[in-house]
Amino acid sequence: MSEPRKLEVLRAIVEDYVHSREPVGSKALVERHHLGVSSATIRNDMAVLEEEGLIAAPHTSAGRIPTDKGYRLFVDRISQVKPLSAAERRAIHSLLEGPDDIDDILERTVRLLSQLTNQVAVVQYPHSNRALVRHVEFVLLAPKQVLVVLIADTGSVGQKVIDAGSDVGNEALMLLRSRFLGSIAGTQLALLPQVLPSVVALCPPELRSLAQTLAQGLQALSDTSREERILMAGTANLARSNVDFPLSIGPVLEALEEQVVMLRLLSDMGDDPRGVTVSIGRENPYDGLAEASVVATGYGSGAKVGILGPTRMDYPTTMAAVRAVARYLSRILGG
Amino acid sequence: MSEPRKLEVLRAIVEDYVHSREPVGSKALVERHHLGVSSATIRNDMAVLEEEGLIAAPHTSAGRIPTDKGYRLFVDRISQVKPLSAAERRAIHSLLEGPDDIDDILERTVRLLSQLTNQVAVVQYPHSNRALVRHVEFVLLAPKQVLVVLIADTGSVGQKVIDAGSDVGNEALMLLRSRFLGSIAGTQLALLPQVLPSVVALCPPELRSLAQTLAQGLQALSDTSREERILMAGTANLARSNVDFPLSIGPVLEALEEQVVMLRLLSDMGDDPRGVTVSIGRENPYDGLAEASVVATGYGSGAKVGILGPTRMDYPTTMAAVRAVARYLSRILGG
DNA sequence: GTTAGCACTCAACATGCCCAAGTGCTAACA
DNA sequence: TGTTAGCACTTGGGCATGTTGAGTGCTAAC
Repeated sequence: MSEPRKLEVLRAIVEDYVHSREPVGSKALVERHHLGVSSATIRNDMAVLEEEGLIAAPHTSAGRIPTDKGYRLFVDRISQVKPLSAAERRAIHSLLEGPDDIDDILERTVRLLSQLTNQVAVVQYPHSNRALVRHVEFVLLAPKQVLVVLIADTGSVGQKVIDAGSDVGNEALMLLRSRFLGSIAGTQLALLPQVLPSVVALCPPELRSLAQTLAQGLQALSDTSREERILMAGTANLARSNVDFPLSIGPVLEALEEQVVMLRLLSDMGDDPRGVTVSIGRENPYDGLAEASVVATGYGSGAKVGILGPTRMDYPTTMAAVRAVARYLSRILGG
Repeated sequence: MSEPRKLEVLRAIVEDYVHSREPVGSKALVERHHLGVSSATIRNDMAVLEEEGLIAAPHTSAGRIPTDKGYRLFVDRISQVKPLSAAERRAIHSLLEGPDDIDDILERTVRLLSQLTNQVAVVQYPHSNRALVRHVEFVLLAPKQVLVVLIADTGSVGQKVIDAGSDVGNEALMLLRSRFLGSIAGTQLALLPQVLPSVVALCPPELRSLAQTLAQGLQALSDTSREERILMAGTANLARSNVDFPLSIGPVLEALEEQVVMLRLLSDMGDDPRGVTVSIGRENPYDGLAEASVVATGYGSGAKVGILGPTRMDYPTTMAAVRAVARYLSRILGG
């Protein structure tokens, strides 16, 4: 049998199965796709595909469904990115409008992406490695409680309440603020751990201990902004898309709730610079996602956006949406 | 038939049904609860209960299940709050430890509550009506972009990027900052809309326009902190608790994703000062929650904590957990 | 390499049957 | 008057059985 037709058959199977959610047989295949050969020939091809582990039959006399490996081949070699519709394009464009607040933008991004793809959308907060310290603020909340605020030039604001061991004077706090600010304004967040100790060392001895505590707070904040958070939307899509095909939704929800899991998942996916990366079924490092796929890509300076859905998803369209959204996101944040 | 026994029967039905998830019949009832009468008598009682709309039979020859109205009566008049186990008490206690950061606390609270109840836990950010302005910061991000930060004495930090029409000088910004700070420090957030215009009016004419823009930003922030957000955890419990009883989980997830819906839901629940409030099934204003109940109560200065789960839930235990968590939360935030 | 034909397999559906659980009612009882 | 025993009746669920149709794999011919 010819290699091109084999791939064509696999492609047809994947597309039909994604569409109908039912195992697809040889006869139906020749009817819906003009393959130019008879069902018997297709049957032979399918036998080969099955031997190669690209498709499988749920039971003896049913049609075939793609395996993880089959989807993989489909994604890697067969599928072509489907262009977005005008409406979708417009929807993404409108992301450009509105306030530049980063939380707002990300919020709207996940919503949009989940609507475009009908899947669960996930976005990682942008990396702030290159972010610079713009401002530092210490605010006395209670005699022994200080609110430490760290503002980066990206507009991201970190905050943390710290517990000074003993009473803190407002004047001392102001003094330390200007010291810190003077020393670290303009510094990269990532460099704070190296810079802060010397600032502390230069403080008057009686303030040394407080300065130390504050420095720890600041450092924790710079960690926090790097310890990326994620935002998601569209979990209801999970229930909808699985109404007649019970992917066990529980484990997936669990994974989604564990930010750590999602973060690892996203960052484990190599950042294919050409386009989006796809992780299919059991390729996922997390067991609960054995029947799910993740389609993601990087944006801005390396953070990820993507979606999570059942293995049986419309990859071309989904990949197109993810890629388009990521591009716009990069553009907005880059400007 | 005696009124007390009738209630006793209803109570037994509710408890058995919650436990077994199966319609409960007269015979099983007398076996598992020593009611002192025969099944025939129970049958008579059940007929009465059904007539009153407190229980219903899914089909002719099955046991009875409680109706929304039945649950309501159960909650209002029958159930007694179950004391928490030592382990649970300990778990809540450990909430007291750790950093005082409000985000952290709320985060841990929802997690704990969802674990205690095996339901979806929801917590509303504390009301900041009485919060006072502690600090104001304007940070120049780009020539025309200003980050406005508003810090309240509660430790809550609001931020927003605003777009000044034209280039902004850093000195002007600093000047305005001290003006604003001097005028509104210590003011209630809620009063900002009344105070801000006069501050703007007192600014030098050439800064008037910028001041106006900044004032709008501040005001929006004070609104934002009042426009309450919610935090939730345990959505995976939805899937788990409904594994054999398919409450359609989709609409519930949708409701949970719509913060607006959840906020309305929570605030619509009158704040019963004696304890927790329960909203059962179709009592909920949102259609998607027709098979769900919400158990919530206020904490601190009026914000809500609670859980959402299937109508068929263990109300006594759940109510106890919600109440206990709310109390501890009040204590932490109050201190 | 492709195709037609055919025997075979098996899930899904349908049918009929029985059983257990549960009800409602009636008549007797305390 | 409230409670109870007894009984006829209903009905969903389980089970065994039969039927159907989609789909396969194989073989022989083209």
